[in-house]
Amino acid sequence: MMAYKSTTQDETLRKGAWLEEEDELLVTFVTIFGQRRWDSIAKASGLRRSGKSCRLRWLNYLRPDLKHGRISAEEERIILHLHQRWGNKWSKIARKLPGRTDNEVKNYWRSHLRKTTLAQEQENLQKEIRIVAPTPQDFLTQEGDQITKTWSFEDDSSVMENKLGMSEDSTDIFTLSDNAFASSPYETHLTDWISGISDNQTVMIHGEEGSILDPLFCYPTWISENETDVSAHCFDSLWDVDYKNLKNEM
DNA sequence: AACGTCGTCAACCGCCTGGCC
DNA sequence: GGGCCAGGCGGTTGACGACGT
Repeated sequence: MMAYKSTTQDETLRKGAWLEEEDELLVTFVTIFGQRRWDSIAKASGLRRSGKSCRLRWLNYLRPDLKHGRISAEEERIILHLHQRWGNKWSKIARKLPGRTDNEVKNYWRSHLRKTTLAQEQENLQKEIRIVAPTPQDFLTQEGDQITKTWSFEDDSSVMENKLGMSEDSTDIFTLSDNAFASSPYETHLTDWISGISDNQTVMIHGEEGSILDPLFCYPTWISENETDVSAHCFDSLWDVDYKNLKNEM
């Protein structure tokens, strides 16, 4: 039995593991009152439990639509995928897994998947792919109707070297508005381009070599899980920008 | 057998949010 | 607008069993 410390004001409240009789009583009163007003249920039932405790017991253990048993491989795959996408939004993830609770998902991830995820992140870091987006200068100098879509792959050492020169503060990453191109088509398209990248990828803006602090001439870079993601994202908006209009504005 | 360590998971804690008055 | 309350949420704790030494 767990022995949590009790405070003077709730000394009369029971804590720790639930007894079978308590479960039965709670089920009876939730059936009568419905799944709300947990403080009322706690009082009316005579359970020496807080409303919060009753709610938690019901949601995590007693409600009839719960799936008991091990997380399946498919569920694990979903948890991994959604955690990569949403982070520690356990209740949001749990809503995608019928019969599973946020507590269950959280515990499972911490017990089974955290190590896997950390190892994967390490691996991904080594597989970082650098994508070079067009700069405003490109729009001024290119000829023809469309700018060629190109990207370059750099070896890990040069990427890491570049990363060392950038700010660790992620709030700086998308600050493009304090310069002459504020609200320019370039900035708009760059913003669109960035927002088009899926949630599970991390985007960083690298300053051009030798002018790291100048956000005008920058390289959006994302960390991708694998190279196949490159073909799936991002190449529709920025490269198709109408650079002639931009040229006129500038 | 005894002990230590580790993993699992139920339950609690504290903070936040939204609704109501 | 502000206070209060219920409920939601993510982080943390601690009991307990499994396993290793």
